[in-house]
Amino acid sequence: MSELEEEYRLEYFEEEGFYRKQCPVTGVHFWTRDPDRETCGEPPADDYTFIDNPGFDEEYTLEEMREKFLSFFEEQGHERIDPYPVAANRWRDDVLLTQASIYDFQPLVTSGETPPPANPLTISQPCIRMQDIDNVGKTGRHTMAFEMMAHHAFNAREEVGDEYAYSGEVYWKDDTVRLCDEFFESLGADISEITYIEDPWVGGGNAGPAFEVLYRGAELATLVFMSMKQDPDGEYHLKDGNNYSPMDTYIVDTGYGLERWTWVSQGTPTVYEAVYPDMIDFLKENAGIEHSDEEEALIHRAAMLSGHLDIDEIDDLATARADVAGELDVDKDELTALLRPLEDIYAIADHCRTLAYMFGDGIVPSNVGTGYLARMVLRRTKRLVDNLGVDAPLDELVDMQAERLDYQNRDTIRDIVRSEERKYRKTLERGSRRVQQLADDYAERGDPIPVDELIELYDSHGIQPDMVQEIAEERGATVDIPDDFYSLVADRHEQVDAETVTAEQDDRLGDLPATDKLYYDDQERTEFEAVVLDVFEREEGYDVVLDQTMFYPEGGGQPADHGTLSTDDATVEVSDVQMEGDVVLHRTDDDPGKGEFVRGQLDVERRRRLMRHHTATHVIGHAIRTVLGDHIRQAGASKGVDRSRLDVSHYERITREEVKQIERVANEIVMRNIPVKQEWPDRNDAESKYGFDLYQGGIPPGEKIRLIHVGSDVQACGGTHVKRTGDIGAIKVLNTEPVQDGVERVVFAAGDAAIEATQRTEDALYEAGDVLDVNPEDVPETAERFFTEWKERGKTIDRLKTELAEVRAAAGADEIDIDGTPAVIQRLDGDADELRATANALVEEGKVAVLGSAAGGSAQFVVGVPDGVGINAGQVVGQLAQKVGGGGGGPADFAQGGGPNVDVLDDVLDEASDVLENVLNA
RNA sequence: GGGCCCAUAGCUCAGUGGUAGAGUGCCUCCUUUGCAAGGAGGAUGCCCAGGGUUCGAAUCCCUGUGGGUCCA
Repeated sequence: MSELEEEYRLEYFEEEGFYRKQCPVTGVHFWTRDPDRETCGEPPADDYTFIDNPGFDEEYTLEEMREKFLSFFEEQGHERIDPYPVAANRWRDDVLLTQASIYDFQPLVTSGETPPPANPLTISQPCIRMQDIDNVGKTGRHTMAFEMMAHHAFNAREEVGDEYAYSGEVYWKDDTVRLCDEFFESLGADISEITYIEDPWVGGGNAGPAFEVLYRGAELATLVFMSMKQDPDGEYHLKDGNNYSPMDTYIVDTGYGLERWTWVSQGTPTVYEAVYPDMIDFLKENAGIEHSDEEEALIHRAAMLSGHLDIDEIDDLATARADVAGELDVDKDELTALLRPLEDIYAIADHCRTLAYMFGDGIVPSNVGTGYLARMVLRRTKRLVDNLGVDAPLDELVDMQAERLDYQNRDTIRDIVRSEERKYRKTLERGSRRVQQLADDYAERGDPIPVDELIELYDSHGIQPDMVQEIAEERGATVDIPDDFYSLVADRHEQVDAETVTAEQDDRLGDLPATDKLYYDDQERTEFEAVVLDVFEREEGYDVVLDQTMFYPEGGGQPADHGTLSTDDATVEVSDVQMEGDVVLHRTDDDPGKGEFVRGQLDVERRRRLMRHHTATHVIGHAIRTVLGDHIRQAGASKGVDRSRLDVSHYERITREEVKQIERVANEIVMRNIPVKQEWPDRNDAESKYGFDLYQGGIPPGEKIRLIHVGSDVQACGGTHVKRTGDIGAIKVLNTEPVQDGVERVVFAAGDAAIEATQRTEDALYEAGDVLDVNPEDVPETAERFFTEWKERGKTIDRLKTELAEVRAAAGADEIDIDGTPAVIQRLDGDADELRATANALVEEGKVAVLGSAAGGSAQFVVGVPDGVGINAGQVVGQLAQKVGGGGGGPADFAQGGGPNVDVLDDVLDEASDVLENVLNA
């Protein structure tokens, strides 16, 4: 079967007298100590046999089991490592959430680029797997949030020497399996019941042999031996259809599900009861759920069969549920009615833990990234809580988990939950009003609500189709939700991805040595000497490579330095500086000459401004955190000469009062004139000392990283900084704006730029004061008075126009007689309002009104006709307007129009009586 | 990061290029004093901002601002 078969023949199995067998139900190969065993141990081959029949000596709580595991592996020579955040994007930029313990060490450690924090090590890593969301609560074993207990060993082949950050073999397959057996034994398990299923592992471009470890029907561990990488010419063809070849590094990657182990030790019907006993009791009581002994027994029997349920593997939960009911000999509706509320309770408990992890780790709800995932989980949880009829506020439920997980920012977590709940409630209110109107509409016409409307409601307004159905039914409208609703939504989003820009790489660059970066040695220096190693001619200008440089290349949100390079004969301007690999390219307007000796001179003023802004960015980030809370993270930054901007994660708009507070805190740091220090510590040391908040501005590569200290604020940063905070001069927030949901942009200026910005604002105020002829401080009050007065005058003018119109109408202009109806044809150079008012006044008197105006540079007509007169005002206007080169129209009793030819207005009005005659009774 | 939707009276929203509306709330008066009472009258507005198209824009187009929502 598997080409990896040889990989599974371990000496350890040999020594221990294991048998290799093939399961008649699932077809997989597995190893067991039990000569009589036939099946592999995994559902559907075997049911859960640990329920009400715990598999270990004692029952363990989650905390006890975690400690048991970690201390066991500590005793076996592993170093215990603190868990990483669940927001994996805090140390790597290729994934959003931590889904396994190995994520902590990808990609830099697994590739051998940086050493692991310890080797071998053990850890219990909180993880979130969103893909399990539909299974949660229903299968009895799936949780979205879980802790993966693990031990890892990082090995490198002896023959590759010290090419990698670790070398030699710590241990490999035999010891890994032995450790697993011994851990089982330490808990008092019957190791003859354990089966090791051969299950090659593939993921993320790597692969290797692996065992699934089964005990009494439960998969308790996965032992992965990561040893291959994807390679088209590789000798191993694996289940994902790709070829793989061996790597120089090989890594023991184990995963022991803490929740599963706890569950098996307790033998409760579901994993949830073992993990969340308090919360489940609370929810049951709150929702008023009680079971008779008989019902309780049924729940336990159903639980043993629930290993067969997995939304991913069975298409239809209802059918699977019916099968279970059949086997238990009960009515399936009865069973569903009994289990459904429990499933909701389980899901709520799990989701609340997920939310506690997310918000505890500083994720802020948003329309993008991890924030969006958090929002989805929160809304789903809210719906479950409401459906179940639990009246406890969601922030309290999440807080129960946050407290258990020992998060320090519980107030912020509750704040975020409340704020997000408020937003969701508003969305629902808006949504249901919308649906009600729509439903009334379609109910009246007797049509069903079309699918298009459903998609629109969901996609643009966030209203779930089942909510539409619910409201529609109340209103007597019908809805048909297609089975493939969500794929219809997906179709709507389908589009071609933006083409990826392929960067051109100049081959000659690869041969050049890394440029020596002088800008870190002395950030105050602005002159240096260097040798021109090479010059590349570009479409516009030249790229000059030096052996060393003071010029800072664009990076980390800091723009490039400008300046000059001079030989004895000539000076070239440097207008841009970029980093290609390790080589710094200076974009110049002329060729300084390869091999020349040059003097570099920075544009000092520009560099100083950039340095002030860069240090100010750290200071203001710290100030924002101080004012708004620890959840504040940098979501992007850009430094400039005149202004800089810092994007931070935050769940509400920043108020004016908060901005002032931020300015005060930031400038206090400036005034305290704190020294700004840099250091280059080892990456692991830095991480363990300061945590992942170091990586506010992105994740740098390499074994050593550069840290910038500004007082208590520490960040990994490659930019140039002033020596002391006092050198910043001043920090002024210019503006805050939402850049996306959950991310606020703070625009600010530092040093002279801050002064200039303040002066600009003051100038605007002074000018406004000049215009209003008042002191600057009186501008707001005066502006308000003027605005109010202006509005009142508008109303007065309207009233006067109406009065004027009545007077004009009563003044009795020349009237003609059209078929017994008096008509007034008059030129009156007013605006459209005046013409309308006058026409209305004439119509009130029973007269036909034809008014023309040349005001505003164009000819305009208004025609009014009293009730019961056989003249179509629209036609009259149409004909008149045509004569002035325009058009017009309106209802039969009142129309307006016009055209550009003002010159002929009088002539056209002269012809108006003829037009009226023509149109009469037409 | 991308898509879509929205912005009109204090609030909720109608308004398909031709005189800015409804419900609710508000003010005044009347009738009643049984809980979201009834009747009459009145005031509501830079129709988000700026440009464009047009004789004419709340309405169509572009840009911006603010809000919402879905997806990766």
